[in-house]
Amino acid sequence: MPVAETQSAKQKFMEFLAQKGLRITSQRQAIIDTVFGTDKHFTADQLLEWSRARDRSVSRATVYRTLPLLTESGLVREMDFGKDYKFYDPNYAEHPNHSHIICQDCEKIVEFESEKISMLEDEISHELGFSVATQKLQITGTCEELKKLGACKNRSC
Amino acid sequence: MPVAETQSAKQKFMEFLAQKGLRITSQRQAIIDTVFGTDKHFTADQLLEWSRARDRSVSRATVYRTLPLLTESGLVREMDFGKDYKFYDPNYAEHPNHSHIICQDCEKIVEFESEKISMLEDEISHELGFSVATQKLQITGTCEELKKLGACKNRSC
DNA sequence: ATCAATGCAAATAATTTGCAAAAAG
DNA sequence: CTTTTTGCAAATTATTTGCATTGAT
Repeated sequence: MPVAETQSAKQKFMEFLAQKGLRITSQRQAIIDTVFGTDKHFTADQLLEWSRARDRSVSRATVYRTLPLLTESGLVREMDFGKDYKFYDPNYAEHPNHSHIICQDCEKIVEFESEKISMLEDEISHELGFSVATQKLQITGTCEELKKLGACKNRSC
Repeated sequence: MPVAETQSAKQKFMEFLAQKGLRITSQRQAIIDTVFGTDKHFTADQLLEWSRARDRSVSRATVYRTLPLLTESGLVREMDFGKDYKFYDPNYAEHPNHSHIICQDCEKIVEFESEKISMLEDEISHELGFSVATQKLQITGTCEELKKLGACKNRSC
């Protein structure tokens, strides 16, 4: 996670807040630093825990109130991987069109980008009378290791 | 929704139940008839309502207990369209690789299939060391009508 | 008979919200 | 000062579950 890009996403979000007349409190700062200081997917619960490591005064309510702001800004996206809780992906600032491939065995998630798929999406959407705003592609699969060894070792997937 | 195919999905699910040693009760029958008698997406709540129209004795608990069986069979897929409740799509029996495009304005959902995208997904997944099990693609967009008229009339999207 | 399946009502758990106190500008 | 933001605890809501009873085979 290059520092320059990370800071830029953070900057963008702080501008987003400013534009809405919203304040940058110490709690929000801790949450923002956490979100844009990682490239990992996280849950609301994890975000609370990690933010609290920076600022003990962050509450669950504030996390849940900040999450919609993050998604509204477009810099973070809510993801459903079939669990009871939602995941949040902070990598949309740098890679707005990336997709996910999820290992059925170890549940590890790999991100990838495909220019070709994006173009096809544009093309098909246009044929259907739409212009694309966002795309979300999730592939579920098994890794080679799983097929060969009967279980994947959490290495390649 | 061609009757032959619809019945075949229903048959498949009843075989699935039989194979697991599960019984076909009147309540399950009503739910199954409902699910495979439509090509519309539905919520748990809608499924309850529609099933009750066929058999008044269907309870919410039975609907919630049957839904996992339907998804486990692969004939119905759970979908997250960003709402608080889940949607279920009964069209995976006939079109296992279809995708969705969602109008941001009227929220109507159009389904489409793309052989080209499927092939790219296979190709990329293989490069990453995976073989594809399932795929889920959601495109969010605005329809032409929306852009021209400022609002879409719920006709083309 | 036997064991799975049901309805009911209570439980669960993630997320949301009202409110009085605290902090930002 | 004024307005937003906070933490807390209570509320909300989709979904799940325990249990005594019913029904399929």
